[in-house]
Amino acid sequence: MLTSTVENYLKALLMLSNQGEKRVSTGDLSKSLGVTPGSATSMIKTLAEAGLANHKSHYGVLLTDEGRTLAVHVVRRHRIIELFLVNILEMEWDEVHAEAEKLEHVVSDEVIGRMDKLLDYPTLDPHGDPIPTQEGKFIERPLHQLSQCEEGQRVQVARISDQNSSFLKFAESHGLTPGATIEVQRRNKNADSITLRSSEEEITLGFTAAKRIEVELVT
Amino acid sequence: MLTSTVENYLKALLMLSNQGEKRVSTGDLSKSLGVTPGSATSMIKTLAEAGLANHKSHYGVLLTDEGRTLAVHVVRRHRIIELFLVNILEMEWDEVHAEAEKLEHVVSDEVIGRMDKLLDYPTLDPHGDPIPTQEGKFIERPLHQLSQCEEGQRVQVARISDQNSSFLKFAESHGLTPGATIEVQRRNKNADSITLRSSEEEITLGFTAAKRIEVELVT
DNA sequence: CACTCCTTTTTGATTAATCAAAAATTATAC
DNA sequence: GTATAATTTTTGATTAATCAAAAAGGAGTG
Repeated sequence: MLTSTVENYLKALLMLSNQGEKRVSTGDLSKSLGVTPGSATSMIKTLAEAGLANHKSHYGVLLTDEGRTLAVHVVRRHRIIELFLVNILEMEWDEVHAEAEKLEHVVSDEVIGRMDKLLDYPTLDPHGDPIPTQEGKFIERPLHQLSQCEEGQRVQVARISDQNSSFLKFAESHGLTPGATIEVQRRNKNADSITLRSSEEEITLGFTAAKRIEVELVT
Repeated sequence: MLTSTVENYLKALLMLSNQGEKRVSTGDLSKSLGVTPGSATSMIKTLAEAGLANHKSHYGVLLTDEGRTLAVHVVRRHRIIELFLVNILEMEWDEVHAEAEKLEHVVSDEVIGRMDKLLDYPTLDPHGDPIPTQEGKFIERPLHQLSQCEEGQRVQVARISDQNSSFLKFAESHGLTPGATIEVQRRNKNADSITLRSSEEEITLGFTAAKRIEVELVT
């Protein structure tokens, strides 16, 4: 069986490589996991020896098919757990990420299967991230970053790509949760800001924040 | 934060000492955890240094109040998780012990609190073991071992004190689950066996098995 | 009291994961 | 195209948990 640490490295590699296509540098990997570069190098070696990643010295790492499959299943467990915590245990959406981060390494397939059933085979987690299928397929939607939207455009919030608890609390407090419909009021490239109107409120975000909110266009 | 290993040693000490009263030998501890005596000795040292247990060389270990409190909370987490897995996720009662054994070390108090609420503040787990209160109190019932019951006695199954999956499966298949009412048909000390009648069935158990079934007397 | 037996402790090694700091390698700049 | 900067790898140490095997300690018997 894989250790939690190995699973975390696999998950980080999957994320950093855009679903396992692009080579990942030791530096990016170590930063994303909060370890020193030396630690990352030695784990990369371990993963390569276990056949979970390919590595050419100084030229980055890439998951093998086997490594990728394992990583996708960790992500699947993580997202099902997040949705379970929100929908069944009624936890706040800003606290479930940290909890799922621990649970994803110990929960059995049996339990994941039962949660999946109880949740009626969901495809999205509470933040709008896709839940990979049991066969390991990601169903990605064609989304746009809110920061790129034009003035006057009506859009529907689809995904918040930032798990930071305080950002999530902020977004929720202004109605920026998946499913919410908003209109782009003003967009000022020089001011680096975008102004939105939701059902009851008007709010202005900087592009950096608006980039983390992904939307679907409403015709 | 405590490691899973430390929590497992604390839990084992609590169990082996009858709620933290009786000194526990290194040998018993190591057997109960499936480690060598040397491993137990070194962990005992660690626990003593952390103020979680008292230890006099060659004379056994005993939890301190702090160690006992921590151990009771691990047991509380374990039993709430077991009941949750059975009642909410509809798992079989013989598979939840192993699952809870892993989850008990990573689930937050927040999640335990929500499970507790969803289960409506239960006092017993699926095997009839008491769930300690949040304040760390065990509410033990005065139970009898089925092996000790007299002929003709009507009793109600209250607790199965064996987590072995195959024993639990066996017990369930003969209706020996908490709440079931049975009558002691015959008791033969020389044959080391006891014969029971449940609503529909008659079954004979050896004393060793019957000892693991705890009952309440029905007047 | 001495001798054996059983239990406990100690010792020395191993594994997984980490870090700090040195060494090696690649990339960039002029 | 060499010097400097940045990144990556290596080296050596540390921590938690374990084991096997040797050493030490206590108990019971005669």
